[in-house]
Amino acid sequence: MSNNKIDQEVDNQTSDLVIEKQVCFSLYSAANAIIRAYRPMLKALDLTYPQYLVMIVLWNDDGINVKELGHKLHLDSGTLTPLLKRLEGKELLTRQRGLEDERVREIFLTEQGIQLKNLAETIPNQMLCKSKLPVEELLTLKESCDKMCDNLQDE
Amino acid sequence: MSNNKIDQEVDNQTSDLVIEKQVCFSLYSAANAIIRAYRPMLKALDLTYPQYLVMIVLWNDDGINVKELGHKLHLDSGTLTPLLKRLEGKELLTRQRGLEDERVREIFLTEQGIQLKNLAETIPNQMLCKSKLPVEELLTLKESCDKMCDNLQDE
DNA sequence: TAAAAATAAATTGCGCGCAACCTAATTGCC
DNA sequence: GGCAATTAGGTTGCGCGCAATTTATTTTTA
Repeated sequence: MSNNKIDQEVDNQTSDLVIEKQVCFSLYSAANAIIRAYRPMLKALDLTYPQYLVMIVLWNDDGINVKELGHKLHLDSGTLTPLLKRLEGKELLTRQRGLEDERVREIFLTEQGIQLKNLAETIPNQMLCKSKLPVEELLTLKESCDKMCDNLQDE
Repeated sequence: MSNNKIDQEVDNQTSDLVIEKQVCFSLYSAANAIIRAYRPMLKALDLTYPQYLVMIVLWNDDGINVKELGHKLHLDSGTLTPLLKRLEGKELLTRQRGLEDERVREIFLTEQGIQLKNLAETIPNQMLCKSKLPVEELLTLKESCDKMCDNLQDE
């Protein structure tokens, strides 16, 4: 009789390389699940989740430029430029060169872009229901995610 | 004098469509930050983060098939098939047809794939340090993410 | 047992994320 | 003023994630 089984068990207790133990994997899977859950709701607005995030920023900060937008969403121009072009193609926004600094692109909502907010108002609450988690737990979760994000940033 | 400022502030208190309030955005950003943080560590193993996840599963469950792997990682064949082909190209694994059921693909580590685990052993602890969060908080975070994932799943 | 249904994996196509690189405009410094 | 350094944004290329569809195999059922 070999003692492989026992050796393996001992090994698994020692090693952290087990998928079920990985906090990062849980976070990664939850993020994927969230984007998946948003999809049917956002289909009505013809938006992807990252596009929806951009629209949220613009609804509160119309005229923001690409750098500031990237800072708020933790995304770079390699992601944002094509995404913004797609939203421009849907006529939700326009991308205008800064008057005082020609390097800057300022993003302005069109009337259609402004109006889309009406269709989006119910989404946060729908998502809250889908998560089936108490608000208090969600706030704690958010705090930890924000800290994680900040801590991984400055290296 | 217009009362635009006041109107806006009242509006923002009412509406949840503000990026800073969005739990989902925090989770999404944290997940992106995590993958970004893994990248320099995984470069030494010539793996992406999703490839690393597949390897972790295989190190503990060699011979697993695509369906079971997809179930563990919450990913489908559209993601896994090309990813597994890339790992096969790196000669870390082989993809063999099941003997009793020809539809099934069973994934087996090569000697090289098995040996790669040695280089990976230090990664979980490195990541723990980078996060700068107490283990207790990380465990709570993981619990919430797992619940979120489960709750969004069954709809 | 032959046709229908179910199942496992593969394929196609699109939109991210991001590294690496490039371009154009602005700022700093002598 | 002129040239180097910096800055903002754009481009290219690759690897996911996933919806939608297809192919091949197995199971069910009439």
